[in-house]
Amino acid sequence: MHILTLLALDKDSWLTSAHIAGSLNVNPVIVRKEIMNLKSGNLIESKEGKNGGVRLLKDPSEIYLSDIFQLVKGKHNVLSLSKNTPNPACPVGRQINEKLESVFDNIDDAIIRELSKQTLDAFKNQF
Amino acid sequence: MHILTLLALDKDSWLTSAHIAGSLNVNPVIVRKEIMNLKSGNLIESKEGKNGGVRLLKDPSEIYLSDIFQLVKGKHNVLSLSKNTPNPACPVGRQINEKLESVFDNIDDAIIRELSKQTLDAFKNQF
DNA sequence: TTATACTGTAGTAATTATTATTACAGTATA
DNA sequence: TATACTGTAATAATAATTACTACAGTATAA
Repeated sequence: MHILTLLALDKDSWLTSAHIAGSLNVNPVIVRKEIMNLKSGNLIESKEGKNGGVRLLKDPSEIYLSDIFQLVKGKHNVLSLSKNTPNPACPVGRQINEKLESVFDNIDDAIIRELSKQTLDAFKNQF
Repeated sequence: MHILTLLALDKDSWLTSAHIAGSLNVNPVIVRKEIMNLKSGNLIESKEGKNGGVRLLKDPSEIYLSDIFQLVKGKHNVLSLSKNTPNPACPVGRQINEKLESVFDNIDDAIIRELSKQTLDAFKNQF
């Protein structure tokens, strides 16, 4: 969100990972990694070489926060357990993960519904 | 959820932390710590000493998944950044946290609305 | 009244996940 | 051809989570 906000506020410039990293106060390599992710979702484009950098591929008014959420959350649900290996000899332990996944799917859907109400343009206009 | 499901399925027994830990496949101390949390929300009660353990304080049909969510998530929003210290010299960096918190508040509210549709009783009946 | 089987809790170790750092090949620009 | 970028890998440092050990306190039952 922070990266995309900077890009939305400076829509026609190629921002460098160093510049963005300065605002986030993190290492530029971390920014470049997230940039690869945002590129994979066709939200931004990047240019190598001197005077290169990153910029938005779409108008901020066409980017919904739900789009960003779905891209950034990856394949795992927001509430999914990073590691959960319950006892398969227990009827509950054997099935708890799939039952919870179902609840977690519902949660992610609810989040997407909520975030589809707001665009990146509306968000960036707060600054 | 796993702990409460076990308690809901065995509503009149005092389950021990060792028994619960066996189903979760985690250390009993971890279970006891979470039990302290569930007690603080008045969802369960515990009994010390021999033949002690834990049991539900309410009927599963009166416990909504949203109640559990609000208790377990603690004071932080689900999507809150554990550590985020952006550059205060940047107009975006200076305000991004508060603006994101507002979005995260909306997300948590959406989750609560979703989870208030289901009770622990309905969840436990899947097993 | 005493052995037993629990909870509650502190302290520390181990593990896992995240972020930072260093390095450098590749590329576009001036 | 020097420069300033991206893209990416490898490794180190840090932070967060979970496990483990230990034991004081407490209720039960023989």
